[in-house]
Amino acid sequence: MKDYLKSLILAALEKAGLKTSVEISFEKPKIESHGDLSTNFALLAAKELKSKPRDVAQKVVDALDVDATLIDKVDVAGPGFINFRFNERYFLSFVNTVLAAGENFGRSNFGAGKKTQVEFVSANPTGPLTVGHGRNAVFGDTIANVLQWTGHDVTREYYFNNAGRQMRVLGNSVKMRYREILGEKIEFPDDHYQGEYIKDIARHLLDERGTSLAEEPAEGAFKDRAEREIFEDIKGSLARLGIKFDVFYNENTLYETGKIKEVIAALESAGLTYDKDGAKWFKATAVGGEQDKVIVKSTGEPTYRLPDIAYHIEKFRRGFELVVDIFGSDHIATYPDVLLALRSLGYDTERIKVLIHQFVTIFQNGEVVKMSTRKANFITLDELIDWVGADAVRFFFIMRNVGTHLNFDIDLAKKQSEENPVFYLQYAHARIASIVRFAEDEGLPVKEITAGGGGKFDISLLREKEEIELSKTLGNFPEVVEAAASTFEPHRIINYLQEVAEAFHRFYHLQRVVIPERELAAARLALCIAAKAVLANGFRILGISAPEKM
RNA sequence: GGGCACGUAGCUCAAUUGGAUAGAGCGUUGGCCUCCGGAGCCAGAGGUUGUGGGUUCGAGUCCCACCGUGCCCA
Repeated sequence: MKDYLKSLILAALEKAGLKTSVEISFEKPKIESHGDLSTNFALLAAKELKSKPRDVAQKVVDALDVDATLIDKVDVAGPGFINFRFNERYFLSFVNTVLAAGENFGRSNFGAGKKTQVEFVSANPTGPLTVGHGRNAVFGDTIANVLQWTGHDVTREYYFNNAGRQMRVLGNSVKMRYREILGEKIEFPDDHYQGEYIKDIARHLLDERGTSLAEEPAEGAFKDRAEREIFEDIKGSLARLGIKFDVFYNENTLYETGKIKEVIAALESAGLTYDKDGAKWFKATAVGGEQDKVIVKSTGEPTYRLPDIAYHIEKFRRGFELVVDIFGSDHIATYPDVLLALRSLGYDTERIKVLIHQFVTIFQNGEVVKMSTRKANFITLDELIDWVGADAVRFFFIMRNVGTHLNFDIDLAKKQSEENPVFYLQYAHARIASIVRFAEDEGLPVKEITAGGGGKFDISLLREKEEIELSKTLGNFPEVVEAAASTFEPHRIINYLQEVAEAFHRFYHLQRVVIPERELAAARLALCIAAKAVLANGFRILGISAPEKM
């Protein structure tokens, strides 16, 4: 439609003898009386054409040659907007489009098969996933879904590190609990992992291996067992939310295959390193950075930057054309160095999209719960799912823009689980399902319409305002999905589905579907089935269920 | 102290990337079930978009300063 209007306007400009370099774009006006699509190009071109915006707009409109079967009205409004109002038939045609595409309505080839990696969660296996990880997990998975729907070839990847100090402390924590169970009096250190899950792991070891491990090194059986068990736990939590990864990438690989050394060598040969105070530095200031950064400490241990750089080089080497990294705001300061190093080594960092989400603040009993994995003072993702259900967890985390600080009131979430916003959408779906069942009992051609229409209804019988509004809303779905993909903002889909549900409920209250007039009933049924399909497709992207009954 | 984000209705958040009269849910006030699901619908109240400047036809959105919150670094 936009392309069509653009060609109309270009033709009109030529006819009117006007020339402008302004790009013609359209948007949907917020206010209904302003039409269905609007362009502001006359406002932008006025200066160049040395005349008033309204005059430019009027000249173009006068020269416009519109197709009356598509467009009802064109007018100049406000400071110089040109507003187009479409024909009702155009809006109603969406019902056929939706039914024909069915489960695929909303998919597009926007991504053109681009090989894409979404890296998210990436929590080290030191403890169960917390509510904070939940936001990352749900957001990442939904981004991946949206990108798949828009034609990207997506790999979901989880990056983890099972070496290093954190993991040594983890192994030792388990060992101390193990010995404690054996009757030894243990002074458990403050900087060790305090959680109850550590004791569970120790008990499991005791059950399976007996008391023989008391003299084993913490980094052996204890660490291994802890890592394995915690990873299983993490995967289980993710599975409850419907999240599955294609690749788990171990940081160790980067050391074992010499990738870390290669990065150092590459930076050295680019003249971007120097030694100072026994450490090796990256000369970030030479390539536009604020200050130089240590990449290898005086102890010989690399800082986090080095493996991060190596990992991203690997991502490029593996052929990803788009790399999406999803981090919490605690990583906000670290990625610019990594991007800078990559750029200075000749990699195209435009392909890397770093998405930062703000933290989740948990309220319980009206107070902020400070969370720390080590102190075990946290609410796990599993607990949250137990309380409010997987659908509500996913919905809550996607509902709001990730840039905002998110307050999650546990008591409220529990209490409101019956009147949660997610139910409003699911209710609309279940309600349509119920109507469809009823219509089938009444002998209406449900199967044929669901299968794509098959000439079983005449959409032009729909004349009511609510019917046209609903159909119009349904037609917007593909561009909403595309917008969610191009901005990496899946919450747009929720806002949109809210509109669909609203439009449906309003239609439902004013127009009865299953009525004696079979022809009109069939047309309304088609509208309902199309609405159900759009809701279901939206739910699939969001990863929430589409209930037939509630 | 420095860096990065965020401040919108009582609360949780939107706002088509600079557009016309800032919108939803929860809560609140008042209506609506002889009929396909009332977990719904309709109407009302609720705002100086943290504050003050600037950019332009036009600012919640962009720039600067300040205040507040969060995260990171020292």
